Amino acid sequence: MESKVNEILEVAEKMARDGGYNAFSFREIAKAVGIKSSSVHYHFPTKADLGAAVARNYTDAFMSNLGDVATLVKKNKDPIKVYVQAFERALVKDKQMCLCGLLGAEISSLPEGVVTEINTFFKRNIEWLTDAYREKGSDDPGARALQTLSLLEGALLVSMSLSSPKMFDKATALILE
Amino acid sequence: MESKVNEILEVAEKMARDGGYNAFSFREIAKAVGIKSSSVHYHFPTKADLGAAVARNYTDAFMSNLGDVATLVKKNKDPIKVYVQAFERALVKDKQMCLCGLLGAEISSLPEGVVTEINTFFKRNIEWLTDAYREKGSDDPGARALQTLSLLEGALLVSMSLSSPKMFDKATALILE
DNA sequence: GTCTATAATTTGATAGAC
DNA sequence: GTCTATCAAATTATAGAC
Repeated sequence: MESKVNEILEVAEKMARDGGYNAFSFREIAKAVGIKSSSVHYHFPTKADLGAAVARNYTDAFMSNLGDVATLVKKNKDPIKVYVQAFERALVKDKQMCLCGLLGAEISSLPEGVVTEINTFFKRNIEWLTDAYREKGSDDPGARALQTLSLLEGALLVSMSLSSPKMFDKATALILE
Repeated sequence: MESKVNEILEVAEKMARDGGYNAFSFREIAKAVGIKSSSVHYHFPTKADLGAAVARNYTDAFMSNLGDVATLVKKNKDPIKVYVQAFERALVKDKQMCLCGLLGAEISSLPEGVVTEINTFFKRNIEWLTDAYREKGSDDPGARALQTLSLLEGALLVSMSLSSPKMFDKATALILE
């Protein structure tokens, strides 16, 4: 069995990936993990604290799942292919948005601590992709990284909205050319 | 002076484009337009009604601002350039998300009537872009339309998140090649 | 169309016992 | 760490007067 903190983070992430920052509450989380809301407050004093922790947790898991660019290259795996598959998993397996994509869309209304974590997610992803494109010998790795990240976040958003996984493949096909 | 209904829709749209479906409330809207919340309910009985109306209003204004593909071509204007500029305006002038991009990210938690309107927004935009690319003689106009729409929604999301309008231009540069 | 008044529910948060 | 109890505020929504 996991620690209660991890259970809270997991449940909160699932709720947030459906409807954003206002889609998870102390009471709903507490009910889901079998404790009281005051106990959730014990672990995360304010909602901003909880929101920031959820985003940080998501980012760490996401990057750790990707693995290291250099390691992937050594194993003869295409990092870009691996990256696209990470987004495809959100759509097909989880059937949920990218947490930081959704919270990023709501950024103007979020507390400072959460904003910082969303920024970190995007910065780390742009770095990772820039490395990957540099490794491939691209002309402008930084620009390519931004294009790929944007296209994937957007394709996930559009295909989730229209409940059409096929659209995701169509929209992202040119990344894998 | 505008009608009260239009004032309500305008104010609600602005709020929703900052933080999504939960970022506007009957009371806040009422305060902003100088009436009471029960009067807002008179015009829009439920929040789902209001949300759907805001989305429909946004879509109509967005498409009407784009204009007709055939007309643009006749005026020697590149429809794709016009389309990119529509998204750039959201970022630079409004400094806000695309309403339907934001609500699309929250789609799993929204009431049915709102979902329908978000779907309409995306379908109409894909149609418009498909027309534009067909006019240009593209190989696969439908796929190109999806790519452009996704890239723009994603680029807007990412550059809003990182408060970096420059990233938007970098990410969307390849659309205009 | 707009108002007052109010109901029912949910929310984030705290005090204090165990 | 978790509980009970509670608070103040905000939310959607309705009834009925003007």
